[in-house]
Amino acid sequence: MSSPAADPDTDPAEDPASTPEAKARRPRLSREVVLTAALKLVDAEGLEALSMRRLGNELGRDPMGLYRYAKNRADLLDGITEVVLDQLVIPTDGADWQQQLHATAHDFRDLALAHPNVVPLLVTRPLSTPLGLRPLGTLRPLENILDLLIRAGFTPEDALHVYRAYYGFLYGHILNELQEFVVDEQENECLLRLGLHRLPARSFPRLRAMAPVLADYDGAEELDQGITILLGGLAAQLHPTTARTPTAT
Amino acid sequence: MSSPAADPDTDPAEDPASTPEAKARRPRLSREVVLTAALKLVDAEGLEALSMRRLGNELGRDPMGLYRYAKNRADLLDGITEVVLDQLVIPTDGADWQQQLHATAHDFRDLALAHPNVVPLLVTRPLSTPLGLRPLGTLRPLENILDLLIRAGFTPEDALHVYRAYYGFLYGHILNELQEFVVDEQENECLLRLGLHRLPARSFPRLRAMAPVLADYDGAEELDQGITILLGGLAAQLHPTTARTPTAT
DNA sequence: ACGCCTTGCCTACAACGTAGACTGTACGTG
DNA sequence: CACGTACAGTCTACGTTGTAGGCAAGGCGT
Repeated sequence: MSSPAADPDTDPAEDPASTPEAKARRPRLSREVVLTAALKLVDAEGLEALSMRRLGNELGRDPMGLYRYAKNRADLLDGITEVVLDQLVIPTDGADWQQQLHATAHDFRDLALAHPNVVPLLVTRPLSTPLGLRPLGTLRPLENILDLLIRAGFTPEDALHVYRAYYGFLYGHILNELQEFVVDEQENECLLRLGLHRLPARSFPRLRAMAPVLADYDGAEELDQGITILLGGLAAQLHPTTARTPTAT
Repeated sequence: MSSPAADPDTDPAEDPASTPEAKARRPRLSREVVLTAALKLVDAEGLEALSMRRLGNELGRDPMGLYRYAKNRADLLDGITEVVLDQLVIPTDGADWQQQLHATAHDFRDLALAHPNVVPLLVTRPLSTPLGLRPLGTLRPLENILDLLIRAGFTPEDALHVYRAYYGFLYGHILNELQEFVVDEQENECLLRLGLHRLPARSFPRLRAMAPVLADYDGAEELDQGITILLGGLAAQLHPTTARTPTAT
C-alpha cells in the first residue's frame, strides 16, 4: 500500500492542489494509480462517494485529468472491478479440481468481504456489457476455471456447465451473506439488531422466530457445504474422465 | 424510428401538462401508479433513464409531485423491487417441497427475464439496508420459503440453511444467465456475436474455443439441474423429518 | 532552433436530486 | 353560507454531477 499522496487521510478537501508544495509531491498519474485510488475511496466511503470530482480531489488533481486514464465513469467502474478481480488467483496446475475450486471460492469470498462496496459492481457491471467486450481482467477467472476443469477431464461443454453452476452459486452466496450482514455490532438484542422488531409479528412469524439463528452466520462454512454438494453432484452426473471424486475422507 | 406521439399515454413529453385537456385525462396519482410507471420506464429504457424529472414527465406531472409517493429516489427504487417481487407467488400449501422450490425458481427466472433491467436492483438494493428494515414485499419470499421448508419437516435452522443455499444459487444463476445474454440476435457468426473475436487468442484459448457452446444456453434446464443437485444434497444431509424425496409419487 | 505531442487545468453546460415556499381544490364545521 | 384545515400539485432555486472543448506547459525528435 503506497502512501505517496501523504493524505491527511481522506481529508485533503481543504487544500485542493492549490499549494505548489502539494503539487510537487504528488506522484505521476497512471491508470493504475487512478484505479487504486478509486478503489480506496469506494472501500472507505462507498460507491456513492465516488465521483470524478471527488476522486480528482483525492489525488490532488483536476477532475478532468482523470479522463486520460478512464474515458468514462463507467470505464472507471469497470477498471475497479478489474483491479479487484486481478487479486483473485486461480490455480492452473493439475491438482484436485474440487479442492482447488473450494480454495478459490474462499479466496473470492475473502476478496468480497474485503471490498464489500465493490460487490455491487462485480455483479452489475457485466450485465451491461456483452461477454466478449468486457475488460480482460474480468474474463480471466472464467478462462482459468474452464482450463482447470478441462484439465481435470471434463469435456468443454461439461466444464462450462460446472463453471456456471459453481460461479453462480458463489456469486449468489456472496450476495446473500453480505445482505445479512449485521450493521451495528454491539447491539446484542437479536430482534433489534436485525431490525426485525419492525416486522408485523402476525405475517412474518417464521422470520421473527429466526432471529437468534440469523444472528450467527458462518459464511465460510455455509459456502463450503454448498460447494461440496454442488461439485459432488456435478461430478457424479458428468463423469470427468480423469479425476475422481475422493470418495471418503 | 417511431413517431413520438405514437402512444399518448407514454409520451406526453412534448406537452408537459400545459394543455388542460391532457391535465383532465391523466389519472389520479398514487404510489402504485407512480411505481408501475417507473417500472415501465425502467423496463423500456433501463435504469439510467429513470430520473425524477423524466418520470414526472412521463406521468405528465411536475417531478416534485413524486416526492409525495416516494420520499427518495432510493425509496422509489425500493418500491420498484417491491412491485416486481410482489409478482412472485410462493406456494404455502403442504405439497412436495422440492417440486415447489423448483416451480418458484422458474417463476423467479421468468420474472427476471421479463424485467432484466430490474435485476441489478433486486440484487443491489438489499445490500444497503439491514434485513429488518427492508420493504416488506422484499421479505415476503424469504418468509414464505422458510414457512414452506419448516412445514416440510426441516428444523428452523436447517430451513434457513436450505433457504440460503437455494436462494443464493437462484440469484447467482440469474446473474450468470443475464450476463451471457446475447445482444444482437441475428448475428450468427459465434465469435462475432459474443464479441469474443477481440480476445487475444493466446491467453484465452478455452474461452474462444467455447464460442459455439456458449451461444446456446438453455437457462431453464441449467437452473433446474443445479437446483436438483442442491436440494437433493441438502435433503440427504439434513433429513427433514416428514417429507421424503419422492422417488415417484 | 523549431514544432509536436503528451499531460494537465479550466471554463461551461445540461441534467440531476431535492429543499422550501406557493397555489388551488375538497371538505368538515360553524 | 363562510371559514379553516388538509392535502395534491406546481414553481423556483441550489448544489452537485458527468463530460465536451479549448488552452497552457513541459519533454523530445529533428
